[in-house]
Amino acid sequence: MTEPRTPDVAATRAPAKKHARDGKPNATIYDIAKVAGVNPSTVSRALSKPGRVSAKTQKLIEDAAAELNYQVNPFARALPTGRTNTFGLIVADITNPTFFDIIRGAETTATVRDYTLVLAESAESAVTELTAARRMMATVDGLILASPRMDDDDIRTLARDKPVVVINREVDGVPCVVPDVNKGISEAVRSLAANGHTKVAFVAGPAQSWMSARRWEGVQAACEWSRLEAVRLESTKPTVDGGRQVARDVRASGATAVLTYNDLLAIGLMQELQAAGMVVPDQISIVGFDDIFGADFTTPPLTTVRSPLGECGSGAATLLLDLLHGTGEPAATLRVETELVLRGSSGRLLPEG
Amino acid sequence: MTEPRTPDVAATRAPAKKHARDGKPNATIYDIAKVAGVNPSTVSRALSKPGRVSAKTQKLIEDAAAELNYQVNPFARALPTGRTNTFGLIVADITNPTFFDIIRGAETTATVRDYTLVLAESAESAVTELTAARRMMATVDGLILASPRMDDDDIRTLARDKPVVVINREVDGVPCVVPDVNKGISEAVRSLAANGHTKVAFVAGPAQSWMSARRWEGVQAACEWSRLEAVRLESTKPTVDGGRQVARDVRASGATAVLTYNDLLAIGLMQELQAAGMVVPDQISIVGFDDIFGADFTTPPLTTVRSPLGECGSGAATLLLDLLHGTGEPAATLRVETELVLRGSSGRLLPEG
DNA sequence: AGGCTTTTGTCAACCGGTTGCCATAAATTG
DNA sequence: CAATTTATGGCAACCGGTTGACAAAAGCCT
Repeated sequence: MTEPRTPDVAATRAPAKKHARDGKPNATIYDIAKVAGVNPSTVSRALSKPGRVSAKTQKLIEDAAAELNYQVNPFARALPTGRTNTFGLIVADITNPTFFDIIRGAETTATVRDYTLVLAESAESAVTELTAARRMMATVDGLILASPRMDDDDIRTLARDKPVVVINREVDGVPCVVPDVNKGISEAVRSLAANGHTKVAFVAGPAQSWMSARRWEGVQAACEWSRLEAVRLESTKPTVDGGRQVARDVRASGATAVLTYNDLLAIGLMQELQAAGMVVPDQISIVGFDDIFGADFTTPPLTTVRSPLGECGSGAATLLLDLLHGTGEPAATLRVETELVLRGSSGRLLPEG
Repeated sequence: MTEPRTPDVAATRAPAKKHARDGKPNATIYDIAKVAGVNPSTVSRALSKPGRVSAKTQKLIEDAAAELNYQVNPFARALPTGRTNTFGLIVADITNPTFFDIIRGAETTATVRDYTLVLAESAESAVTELTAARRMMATVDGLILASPRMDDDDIRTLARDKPVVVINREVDGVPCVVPDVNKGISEAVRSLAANGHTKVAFVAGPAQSWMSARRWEGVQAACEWSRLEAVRLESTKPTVDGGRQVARDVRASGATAVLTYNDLLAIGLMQELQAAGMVVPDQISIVGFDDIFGADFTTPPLTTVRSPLGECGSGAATLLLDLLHGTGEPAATLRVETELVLRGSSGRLLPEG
């Protein structure tokens, strides 16, 4: 080594910035340029515009970069370009297991494509959600909204600024990933019909939930097809507790089989019915939706219409990344299949004993 | 030709940067300066250095900012300062419910303090974890490692660069948040002793798990104090499946009460034992750790030693934020209490029938 | 009033990449 | 071999804030 980087001034300067607490400052393209004997702009091109510089210089620069252990400064890059290699995911409730797999799916896909996932929670509030979304917009390249609570119009407004993908809801003009409930529901209802049930109750979710409406429609249609009677009951909230509270109405309805908006409701409902002495599935069949973590912890384990949540998350991420790099695709809705997961909470109705 | 660059071209400019797709470009401090009739640097100070400018100018600038709907550009700020108002959280497994509440706790605290949470998963691998951590280091102000798998030394190395807080493990010289297992464990063991149990098995977690070691120590100590016999069994992995697999060993051990490294093991174990015809808790008592989501879905619901996971998450975030702003605090370990949550899976041992 | 300290605002140099424009060198063509 | 096109590298402006140095203005004191 002929010269030790920078004379003796080097020892004095460097207040304490990029190299947070100790260590040497991170290498910059200027350092590389010096080592490789070229202009910084050439370094920039070599590192980000493939083919723009000659193979010889390319190699020279890459070697220097490797030697200096160079890493781009994401902020410096983001400033002029606006690109951040980051995208946001907003979920209604981090502790709702429905979102676990969505988060994981999105995170995994992001990491593979060299993106970073930024997470925010809306606490089930439309305004919090919009605030979080707005704040994120400034720092991400795109946004995924999982089961958003805000208005269609707000979503479209956001989508005009940066690519947005919606999960579990369909919004005109915005790319969406939605489970197609029909297959799973018809399997479920056919199974119930085959087991001798004639009256089915559906416990609905939140009034503003797009998904709840779809599921109710699906249940109605499938029941009609199988010539079963379908009744709709309302729940107070889509949680275990809400499930407990709706148990009274379920018994009063006279239905022998229940489908609930989601698994949490089903679990709460089953707990309450069992506590009241009813036997599942001998006296009543219970079917949930989603197949969340823990759905098989119950006794009997919960029959449920599974949505491939992980797939939704990774599908949304893929859609988003394609949108970001892609050729300005048509932004179609991505539909993923649902299927019945038959476990112990549904089955043949036993004659009154 | 004084300046060739951009005369009237200006009208044409604005390719499509900061104002991503449409709309007006975001306001900058230069715009504010123009409106308020001051220098941009004054604007900068007014907006970030309280007290540095006169009340009069302050108001002038704030009004202009409000009028223009100004929002700082995080990248422009990060570039010279290195501060990003962001911190990272790395968890071993996003779908492991243990982390759900940790994530939520951290996210909530972050949002309240006006920070953004960036999430990454290590897929239970020490190298993936270190890679993720390194990558994050460049873009965050600090890092939280939840149940990290990497070496103490790697953690300390990271901690030399930027503030790092560790959850669920103690690392010398690094601030940590750990549940203090003793209270919960002694409650659990006392309860078992009171119910006539004399031999207790502990199903251990991963060999490298710091927490597993602490829990085994706690169980040993508590059993000694209550004059119970304690045996240790190994599990293949800390999941429901691992719990099923260890059931054989549990039966062979002759213990009438089992504590498992975590709730997932307990749930799997209970499922397997029940499938083999054993009655819980009449023939065997089962106690888990953590009180994860779903621990009360089982029949009987799981007795468990609860760790306040949400508190761990928010505590770690608070510690980190204090570290970032604070006066260079001593970085002590934060201990949070555990407690026994008595449910149905543990109780009095029935005499053999 | 003159001298001295304290406020307050301005100037200009950064932070570290990106990119349009231009000049030169190299390659292609007539 | 001159003329023209193309490949390549350099120059310098720019993204939008931050901050040290400094000067003008204002306040304070005797």
